[in-house]
Order: sequence, then structure tokens, then C-alpha cells
Amino acid sequence: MPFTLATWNINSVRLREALVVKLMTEHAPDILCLQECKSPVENIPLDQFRALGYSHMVARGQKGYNGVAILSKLPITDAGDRDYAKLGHARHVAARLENGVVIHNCYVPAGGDIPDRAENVKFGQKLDFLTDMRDAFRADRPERSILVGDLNIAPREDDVWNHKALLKIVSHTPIEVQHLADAQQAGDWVDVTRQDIPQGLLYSWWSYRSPDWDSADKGRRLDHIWATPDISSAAHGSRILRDVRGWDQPSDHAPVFATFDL
Amino acid sequence: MPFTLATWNINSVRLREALVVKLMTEHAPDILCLQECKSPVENIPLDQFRALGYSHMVARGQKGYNGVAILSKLPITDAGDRDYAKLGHARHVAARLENGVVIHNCYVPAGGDIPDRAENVKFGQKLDFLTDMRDAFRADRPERSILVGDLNIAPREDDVWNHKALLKIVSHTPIEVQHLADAQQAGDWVDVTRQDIPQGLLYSWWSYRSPDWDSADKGRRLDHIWATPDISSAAHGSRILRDVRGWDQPSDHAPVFATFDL
DNA sequence: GTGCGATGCG
DNA sequence: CGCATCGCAC
Repeated sequence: MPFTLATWNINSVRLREALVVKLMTEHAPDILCLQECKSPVENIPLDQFRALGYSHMVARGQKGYNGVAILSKLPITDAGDRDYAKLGHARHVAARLENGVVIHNCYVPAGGDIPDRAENVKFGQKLDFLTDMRDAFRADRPERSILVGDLNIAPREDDVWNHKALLKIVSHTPIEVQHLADAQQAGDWVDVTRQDIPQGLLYSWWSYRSPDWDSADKGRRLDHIWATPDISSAAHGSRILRDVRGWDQPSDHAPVFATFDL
Repeated sequence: MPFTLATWNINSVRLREALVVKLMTEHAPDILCLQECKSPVENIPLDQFRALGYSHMVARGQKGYNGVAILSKLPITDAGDRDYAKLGHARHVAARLENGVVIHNCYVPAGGDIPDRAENVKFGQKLDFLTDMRDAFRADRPERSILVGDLNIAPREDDVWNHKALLKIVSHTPIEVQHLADAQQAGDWVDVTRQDIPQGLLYSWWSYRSPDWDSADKGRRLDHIWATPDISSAAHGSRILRDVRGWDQPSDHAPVFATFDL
């Protein structure tokens, strides 16, 4: 049975409940992974999502920051969470489908403004988070797994609007890109989006600070869908719903989609 | 030339710009006096009001608190402000019409919760504000003048939903009512609203805290229109637009109207 | 630019 | 309850 999966940094699930409903109604992914819910789990407006067929949720939350949720039309069970870098944040949760496939929903720390762990503890935490991810995948090699989320890193030159200009900007520095690559390699993860769309500029995030985000198009691909090699060939149909960034009172992230024939 | 005047505590003129526009469009007072603008004067959205014919404004503002504005279709000139009780707040401004009539727009301090100046400095400031008003009217007896605003006192038994229950509640305590009466008497001010509507319960404010404000109807008449005796007989047509309290995202105050044939 | 918490004020 | 400020995060 094929299923479609989406990942979306929603930047407050309560404030943007209507946008989640709109995405569910108009695009109907079978599984929707959200980041930055900024809400305790009990305050996520689950009833509205349930009414649209999303009967299952596995989530972790905290009061005003972070928070990840997996909403699903298909039955899922809670597969636990990881506190990478021991930050005490709600930045990871996993769910298991009935076919055994495990979905990891991640929200990697943004890392602050200064790309130097000596000057900026947040940047160190970001690197540590990725290192802990790497070590976890090394220790327990994932199988039949999908990893999605806001990884807050644009790894490739064509994942940013200006590679040279962003080399010193957090999200595209070589050290971050290397840490992400190490984690990816440790799990043997296949970048599904780039498997489907190997060429060309591709973004999933545009800053709020530029009102003309669409014409200026200074984007970055921070949101990712990965899969382990045993199921990566089942993936297809990747796309980023850029239009969603233009909806009313939008998130600064656009949802990323992929379909798996499993 | 008759003119209609309204007073309205707007509780943020920027947030409720659309409601001001709606009142201007649907009820079109010639002069609209606002209190609790909560905005520096330069941030009041004057252009929108100008487009509806309100070409003149006389206002005083501060950053997040207080603030009074007189918007007018008729030409007005700035007639100064008073810092009663020396609070350094934007709680009074006056404007002069071409016929010489002076309009005072006042926002009397709310006075806190405890009706005791020994325990609550805000209550003392409220009384001092009224005493300073009284002394100013004694020293310079107003003529051909109108005084409007949120006076934060419901003077009469039928200005509150329960006289007995509110005798110890700030806004209806005997000492406040006496201070207001002293200020009124010092200027020989005529309560225009009660001149027109001498009998019956009359409110202009319903707390945000009760969701069923309309059915519970626990209101108070805190907003007033007064006039000096030389022009008070020209006043008629007083009304309080209770419906406005039921508009979307409303102020907790309803506008009070009167017409002057001058 | 946008949202959240805490706090002051009404 | 609702609005404003502030500091913080992204």
C-alpha cells in the first residue's frame, strides 16, 4: 500500500491550526510530520485533525518552544523519543507503521547566529545534537526507516540561493554540512528529495524578514525526507509545496512531500 | 450648525482601527473622541480616518498606556492639555471648534482594585486627578465647553447593575462619586446623557471577563458627555451604542453619542 | 517578521 | 479577558 508523507515546520500548531486543516484537506498526506508545534501535547487541536481522518498522533511537546508531532491516517504506535545532546527539548519522536516502517520526526536546533561553538553555545548544541544522532545510528543501524524534519541545514550548493554568501551563515557552514553528512552516512540514509529531484535550486524555507520572499527567492532547503536503502527505492513523487509559503499568515517553511510504495 | 459628537474608550486604536472605521462609516459622528489609544500620536492610523472625512486630529499619546485623540470632520485647533495630578500621562487633550466651543477629552485613571489611598497609590492618584480637575474648573470657569471621556466612575445608582454590590468596588464608591460631583459642580457641568435619558439603567462598559456580558448585563456607565449650562440646552439625541460592544473583537466600552444644535 | 512566555494594567 | 511591553528564539 503506497502512502504519502509530508514534513512541515508549522511554527505554532495552535496559531496555524487552520493552515494544517487546509493542507490536510487540499493535499491529504497519509502522514504529516510537524515541527515547532510550540505547544504541550495536550493542547494540540487534535479533534479538528481527527475529523479529517487523522485519527492517530504520536507527539512530544513543551510549553513555548520546539515540539514535534506525527499525525496519521494510518495506524501508528509510539516508537519513543531521543534527547540528542541532552537538551531536554522536544525535538524528536518516532512512530511505527503496521508494516514495521519507523518514522523519525526531527527538529534540529537552529544554532544561533554565530557559527562558532566557543562564542555561541547554541551552535555547539547543534553540532552535538548531530553528533549524538550519528552515534545513535552507528550503535543501532536503522532499517526500514524514514527520517524527516527540519534539520536546519541546507547541505548542497543548490540548496541555498547563494552558496558563497552563505558559507559563513549558520545552516550552510561547512562544519554543519559535515556533521549532517556524518549523521546521514552513519544511518546510510538516502536523501529522498534529492533522489527524486537531483538537479537544480530547491528550497523549503524563506525568511519572514523579507516581505518579497517570492520574487527575491532567497530560500534554503532546511527540511528533509530521508529513507534507509532497504526502502529508498520505494520512494517517489517528491515535491515541495512552495505555494503554501504564500498562504495567509504562513509558516516560514513550506511542506516537503514524498510517496512510498510499500 | 448641529454636530454630533461621540466618546469611546477604544482600548488600542491600532488594534481596533477597523472598528473605528466601522463606527465612522455606520454612525458618522462629526467629532469622535477616543481614549486608551495606547499609541504614540505618530502611530495613530490617521490616513484611514482622513479618507472617511476625519481630516482633523488633536491628540496626546504615549507608548503602551493611556492616550486620547479628538478626530473631527469639522475644523478644530489644538487647545492644549492638562496633566492633572502630575502623573505624566496622556489623559487629557482639548480642541476648539470654529464657533469657539471647546471640547475636553478626558481619561480618568481607573484607580486599581482597592478603594483606599493608604493601601493603593492608584486610588489616591484617581482622587487627586479629580481634585485637580475641580480646582482647574474653579480657577477658570469653563464656558461654551463640552467635556467627554472615560471618567471611570459610574455616579448614579442606576449607572450600575447593582448599586449595593458595587459600593465597595472602585468606580462606584461614595468617595469617588463625591470627587466626581465636586469636579462637575466646580465647572457647573451638565450631564448631557442624563439630561436626555433621566430615568433607567444605563451602561457604557461591560467587563471582558464575562463572556455572556449581554445576557448577564452587569454594566456600568463610565463614559460621559458633559456640557456647560450656556450650551447644554442645545444638546439632544443622547444614546449609547450598546451593539458596538457586541462587534467582533470589541472594546469593553460602548460609544456614547450626543448632538448639539449650535 | 513572527510567535511565545512573563508581567503590568485595566 | 485582553492589550501593551519586554526579552528571547528562530
